[in-house]
Amino acid sequence: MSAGALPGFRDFYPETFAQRSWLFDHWREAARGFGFVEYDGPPLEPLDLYTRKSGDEIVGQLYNFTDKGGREISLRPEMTPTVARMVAARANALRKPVRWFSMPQLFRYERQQKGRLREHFQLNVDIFGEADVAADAELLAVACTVMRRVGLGPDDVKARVSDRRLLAAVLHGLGIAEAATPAVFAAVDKIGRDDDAALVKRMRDAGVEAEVAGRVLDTVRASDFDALARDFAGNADVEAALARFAEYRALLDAHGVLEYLQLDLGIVRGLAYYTGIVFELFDARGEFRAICGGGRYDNLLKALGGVDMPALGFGMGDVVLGELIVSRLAPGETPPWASANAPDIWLAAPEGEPLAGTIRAARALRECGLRVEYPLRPMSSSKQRKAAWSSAARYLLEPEGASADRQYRVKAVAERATPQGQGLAQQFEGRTATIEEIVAAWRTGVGGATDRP
RNA sequence: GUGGCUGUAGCUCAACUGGUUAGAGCACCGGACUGUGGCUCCGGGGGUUGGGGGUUCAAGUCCCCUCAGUCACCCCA
Repeated sequence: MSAGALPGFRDFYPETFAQRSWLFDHWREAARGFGFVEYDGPPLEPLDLYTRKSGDEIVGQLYNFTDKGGREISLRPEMTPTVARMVAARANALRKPVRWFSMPQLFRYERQQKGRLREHFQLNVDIFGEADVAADAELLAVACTVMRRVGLGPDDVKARVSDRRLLAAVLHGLGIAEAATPAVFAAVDKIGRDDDAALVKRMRDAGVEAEVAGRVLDTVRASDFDALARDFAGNADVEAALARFAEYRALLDAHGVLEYLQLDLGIVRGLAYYTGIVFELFDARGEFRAICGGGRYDNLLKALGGVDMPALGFGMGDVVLGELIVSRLAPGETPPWASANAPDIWLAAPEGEPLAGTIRAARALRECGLRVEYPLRPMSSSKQRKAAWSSAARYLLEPEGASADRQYRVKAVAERATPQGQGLAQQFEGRTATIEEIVAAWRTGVGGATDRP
């Protein structure tokens, strides 16, 4: 216990690493499919990169310290300031719109709880330099495509989407003063966490009448697109926001991800810097924290780097998503990454012979891309068979005949014996083969190379 | 930073009201057997009962502190 990792940090044993690696592959391929390109920045940044954006109170959440040169620094808690700096530095030279993604490991200093550690990996996808709503749709489409790729459909995950401009227009339409808007936003953000009395009090303290506060709660809870259009007919700001949202929906339909969408004016996202459409992805049963959150933050680059460029992006953490994926596996179902670490071939070594011949055979197999394991010390054939089974290799090759004319019997290891996976074993069923024959058969695709994750 | 709950082998758990040398299954390692098969049988390594202190003739068990895990609050990138 005492020799474990630091609190909130994880050891990735090979089984766990396989899951992480599987998830990363899907993240990367989903983002690339939309033409996004990968970047990275330093895991350590000057402390003031974060205090400038979020104020000094953020330091309580940061994994910060003083380095040996006396610099105040922090492990990065988020990627946005870093990418904003990088984009701002080359703002004029970059082809627009900038579509970048990254998979940084992020850190924060706080007590861990369900779905939150002190360290996690996060897919960050951002678009810079595009104000059109098509960029908003593209962004959410990437997030939903990741969901689809990892096996989570619209019945498993919902994208709760709002638009801060729509909410602001609605609040204005309800007669709420400009000065009270931030407090009402804060109250709306707390819906579902605080009870109604506390929410109403929060708004009344900002000068909102109790009756209006009640209407705010009703309107947000309903989050009914058609009702908004009806109730606020003639309100130019609301109509403009609704029109934009209608186009957003049409584009998401074209992306094939409309089923994930759920209008929810209660999605505010605490950060002050969001300016437009914002969204969070949740599991449909409401068992977990948000899987993903993001939106449009058109003013942030100007505030941080002085470059005025519209921007939007999201972050998707590996912890909650991983927990959700595991929880959705059927009892006894093997996860998709289960066989990622298994060798293709367990190559049995003949008893009483030097290992060199086996190594040469293994080399021939490896040169065509196979993962090959064999015993590093003399072992009985029954022992080797057991080892092959427990390695979960796809095939077991057992030597027969004299070393001068070495033949192998090809056996499929049962658990992984998919119809494709048995190809080699079927090919050589009832007879033995030389390594050359096996290599040749593999090269023609008989072995089932496609089922490797 | 605050509060609740929980800490026994790698994992899941047992051990009467405080009483002998803290046990079992799985996993791991070794051996036997089977020689188209993951079986079965035998054996083995593994624990400062999270750590420290206290009460007691005697503590895994009771008390205090601490550390860790977990859940919630705060906060959310």
